[in-house]
Parts: sequence; structure tokens; C-alpha cells
Amino acid sequence: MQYLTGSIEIITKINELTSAKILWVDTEIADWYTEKPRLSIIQVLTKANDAASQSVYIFDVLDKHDLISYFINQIMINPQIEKVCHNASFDLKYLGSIDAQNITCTLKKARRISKEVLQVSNLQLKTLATELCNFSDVDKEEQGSDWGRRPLTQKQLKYAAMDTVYLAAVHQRLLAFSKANVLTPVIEVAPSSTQPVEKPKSLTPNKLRLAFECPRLLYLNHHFGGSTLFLQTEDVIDISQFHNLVDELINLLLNKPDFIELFRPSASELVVEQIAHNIQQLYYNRIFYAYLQKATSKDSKLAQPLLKVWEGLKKLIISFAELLIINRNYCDAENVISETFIVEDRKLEHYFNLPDNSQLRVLGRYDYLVFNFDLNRLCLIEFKAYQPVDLSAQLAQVAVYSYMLSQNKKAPVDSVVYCILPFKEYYYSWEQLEHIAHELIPRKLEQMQQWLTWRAPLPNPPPATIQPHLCQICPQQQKCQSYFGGSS
DNA sequence: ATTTGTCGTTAGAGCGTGTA
DNA sequence: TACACGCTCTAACGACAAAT
Repeated sequence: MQYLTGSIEIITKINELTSAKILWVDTEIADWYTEKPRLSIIQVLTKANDAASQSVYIFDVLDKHDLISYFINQIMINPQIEKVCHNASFDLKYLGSIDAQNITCTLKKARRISKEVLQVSNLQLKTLATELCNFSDVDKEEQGSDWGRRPLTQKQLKYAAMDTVYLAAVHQRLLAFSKANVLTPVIEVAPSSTQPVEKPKSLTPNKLRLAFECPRLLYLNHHFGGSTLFLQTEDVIDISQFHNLVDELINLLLNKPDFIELFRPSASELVVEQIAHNIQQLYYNRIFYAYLQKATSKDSKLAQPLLKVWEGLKKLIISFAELLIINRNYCDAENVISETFIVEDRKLEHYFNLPDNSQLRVLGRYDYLVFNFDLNRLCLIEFKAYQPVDLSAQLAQVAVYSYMLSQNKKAPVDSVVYCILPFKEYYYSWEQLEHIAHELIPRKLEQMQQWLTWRAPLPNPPPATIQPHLCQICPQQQKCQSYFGGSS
């Protein structure tokens, strides 16, 4: 160890060090607890594996600002020299801060590897020296000692020198660790060729349904908003909470222990009407009655139409009861409900291959999923408050849902649509849905892209496909005629 | 276009750890 | 003591699907 105090010898040594490739650097600070901390000494190790601390140079730079600046300019800023520090951000406060180049922080390295992997109790330099590098007799006392006093004691100088020795040893060990844990190389993502024509980046099953019902309405809705539901005015009651009503029905089935007792007898002993009646009763008392009260208190005219909704829900419950009894053949009473109603993430995503060889993302969320043990098949449920205006559009919508889910599940998925006002059940088997999803949907999606990007007065406006008598109740009939003109 | 509910991302507050 | 950094947790924000 060389302890250098004279300006000339320090500058000479700094000049020597500029040819080094790597240096292990540490500092000691006097008055660190005060407003005006002073850099006391800079320790530099030039050779790793120097347990005898032969190649440590200690520069005494207390209050010698020109020497400190010289060190910073010659060593710290020089990008050719790698400087290794423990908790480098601390030393850099006195040695060039943001100007310093090519700094390696062993604390950062150690943190990245983690305490657990290193199997050490903490990441202090002294701990790493003892627990990672097996140094014994590591001195801790002098760290907080008075580095402003001169002359420095032999003990202080020994401590200061050993710090860099530990630093180099720890550094070597950490390098070995990070080499051993080479992370999987970063996967180069192929740059996606951006299409010159601006096309919708993704579509939804709901939009697809609309595209089948009326492309013009799809277009108007996309650009100008407005309602898309074809409804006779006398049908319309506010059942925006309709999905909530169904949600609560299924939650009730899943969470109410009473229903387990209901399914205690064997399947052959169970009677659909009886089961359904029980569910209806409980649901009416728990959920629907309160909803009815609340709605009619706001508007007493709602009572009559809401009773129609109830009639629909009752029939829905019968359907559920039938399915549950079928499945009771295969499940015990405790599990039949949870095995029938499958609760999981309802989001769906799929990239459809279009006829023009491009791909289009379709995103959607289905309503519910059940399993029928007799058919050994999943079945996706879609709820509609009102009768569909166009059955083929409805079919297309559930075909997309079924198809996307079947891709996830790697299994066929049937679909059923329940309409509540008035109650009607539409069952579609996977065999017909798959055909539609394969043959019809990709072409429709391609058309939709064209329709949605169409700008008046370019040719090929979206056709009006809806039947004329239904167009009379189109929610945007007026706008459609004024925008597209002619027949609707 | 606007709204509504859900869900995932992100900024930042707070805490712990490191330095003399 | 003071400051920097990173981790975690949360609140705010925005994206999204579906409905109006």
C-alpha cells in the first residue's frame, strides 16, 4: 500500500493510472454527518487478487480541490477506464457525479442477482466480503471514524486499503455469478410491415353482428354513433340492467348452499318443474322482487312490462334446471352447479385469416359458459333482451364467440341464445357454427374493413341489406337516407 | 359519439437498504 | 444525518367492449 500525500507524487501517480483499463475505487469522507462533508482520501486498487494490498494507492486529498478535480478529469471522466465502486452513487457525489463515465456498481450488480441467490444476509460490502469471499477479520470500526483528523492512524489506512481489496474480490465473485445466470437472449421482434391503407386494427363480434344486420347502420354508428338496436317503440322498456339480473341469478345458483340440498336426490328422482320452481322462488324473493320494487317506485307504468321480463326469466330458469338435472347424472349434489356454470375469464382474442391473406384481430367478451355432460360439450350462452332482427346476424355473432373460445379450449363449443322478451331459445351446434366461422366470417370481416374505411363520396358505399319493413324502425333511418340517399 | 363498467398499465408515495 | 436507488403497493389513468 502506498499512502501519497504530496501534490506532485499524487499527480504523477494519477498520470500513471490513466493507462489502466480497470480500477477499483473507494472514498472516505470527513464530516459526512454535517452540512459540509469533505472528501478525505481516495483509494485506488490497480490489480485484482491482491490480498496483500500491495497495489493500493491512497491519495490524501483533504481540502485539495485541485487534486480532486484532476483525479475526476483524468480518471473518472475517462471512458476508457472502468471504475468499480460499491454503492457508486455515493462515491460519485464527490467524484464527478453525472460526468463520470464507465462506472460499475457492485451493489447494483449484487441487487440484480438478489440476496437469496447470493445466500448472504445483506449486501453491505463487508458482508459480501465475509459471506461471499470468505475474508475473515474484516474490520468495521474505522468506517465511522474521524477522517478529517491528521495524521491518519495506521489502522485507518489499513482499513481504507482493505476496502478496495474487498471491493475487487466481491466484484470478481459477482461477475462469476452473472455469467452463470446468463439470461435468455432477448428475442428480436420482426418489424411488422405497416399497411399504407388505414384499416381497423381490430373488430368485435358485436360489430360483426351489426354488419350482418345492416352495413349502413354499422357505418353510421362507427362514425356518428347512435343506437343500433331495431326496436318497436311499444317494446321498449329500460332493461339496461338486464345482464345484471342474469348475473345475479347465476351468482345465486353458485353461492347459495340451499341449492346443494335441492340436488341431493338422484337425477332420476329430480323433477324439472319442482327444481325450477324452487330456484324461481328464491331468486324472486332475493333479487327480482327488490328490483321490481325499485323500478316501479320510479315509474309505476313499468310494472306490467317487468312482469313480462319475469315470465322470461322463469323460462330461463326452467332451461337451467333441465341442464342441471342432466348433469346431476354425472356430478354429485355439491358440485353439479359449479361443474355446469363455468366461471373464468370471458375475454376472447383471435386473429382471423382474411381472404386477402392479411390478418385481423377480433376481440370480444362472451356472456356465459356452461358444460353439458350428456353431450360432453361446452356451450356458450348469449343473452338478448329482445328478439333478434336478423337471425343470421345473431348466428354469425355467436359463431365468432364459439369459434374463438374453441380455439382457446381446443374443443368444440356450441352456442345458445336466450331471448327474454318474449322468451325464446336458439340452440346452435358446433358443427354449423364452425362452418360459418370458417367460410363466412373472414369474408365479412374483410368487407367490414372496407365499409368502415369508406369515405363519402367515394364509390361503393356500404349496402343496405336490411329488409325494407324493418328499415322503418331503423334507429338512424333519417340519417341513413340523408347520408346515402335513395332507397333504404 | 357518448356512456358505462371492467381491466390492465403506470406514476409516485413510502419504505428499506446502502454509503461515510 | 442525507441522499440515491430499487422495490412494493396503490390510486389514477387509459384502453377496451358493449350498449345507448
